[in-house]
Amino acid sequence: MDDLTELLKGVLEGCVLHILSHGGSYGYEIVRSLNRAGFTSVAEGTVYPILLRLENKRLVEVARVKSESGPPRKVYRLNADGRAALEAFWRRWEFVSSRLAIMKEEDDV
Amino acid sequence: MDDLTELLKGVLEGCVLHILSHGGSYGYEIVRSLNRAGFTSVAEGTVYPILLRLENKRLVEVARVKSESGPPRKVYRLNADGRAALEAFWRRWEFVSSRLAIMKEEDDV
DNA sequence: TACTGGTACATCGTAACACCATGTACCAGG
DNA sequence: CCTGGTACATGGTGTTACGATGTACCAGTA
Repeated sequence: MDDLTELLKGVLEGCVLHILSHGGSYGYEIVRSLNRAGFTSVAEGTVYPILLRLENKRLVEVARVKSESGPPRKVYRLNADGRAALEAFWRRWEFVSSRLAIMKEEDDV
Repeated sequence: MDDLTELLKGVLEGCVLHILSHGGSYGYEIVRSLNRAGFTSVAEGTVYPILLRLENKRLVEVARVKSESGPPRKVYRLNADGRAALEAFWRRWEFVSSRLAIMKEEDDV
């Protein structure tokens, strides 16, 4: 697929919030989740800064958890503010998405 | 509406391509078009740089046209590369949009 | 004449974001 | 011992939207 970089601005943070809303997860695993979700070229260097941002904005709780294989994990979990941020994200996304859908239909019809 | 800045990254350029695909238009009018399309807070300081970018990428043809009221307009028109860029944009958008739709459905159901 | 307001374009600086490259470190298996 | 998978962190780069600001054209009007 083409370069999605610009279209993913703001979207990936929402996706991470979404993934975390299903229960705790950690950076390395989130990368895999995003890859499975279709964003195949999203890598660690993209996800870790997002997680740090969420932490600084106090949208997540963090816990260090020992791993069976490898270094300890930083397991993130949404708090109330995080859930609110996720809802706000979906609202914004829905807004933009619907406007573009209208634009696109204009021609397709 | 909330701040859509990040979500509009990459999107506005696509919208401008879309608007231009309906025939020639110029900066000041494009701002109005975007506002009518729901992007109410998009202003000139956002649109003019986009138009300059399209011009530099050779996706548009430019013509100076006298205005009945005010300074002359720079009327932009898509060329073949521009139409290809628009199609590529819709492909990328469709891709991202569909992935997020899948994510969102997961919970709503 | 002067002054206002709508039209129209241009640009500088800022902040935010995705991304790449790179580095560190833990651990198991061969 | 050493490779490869796991796991986190960061500095630098490029791209983008956006606010503020400036310039300029023109019509109406007081």
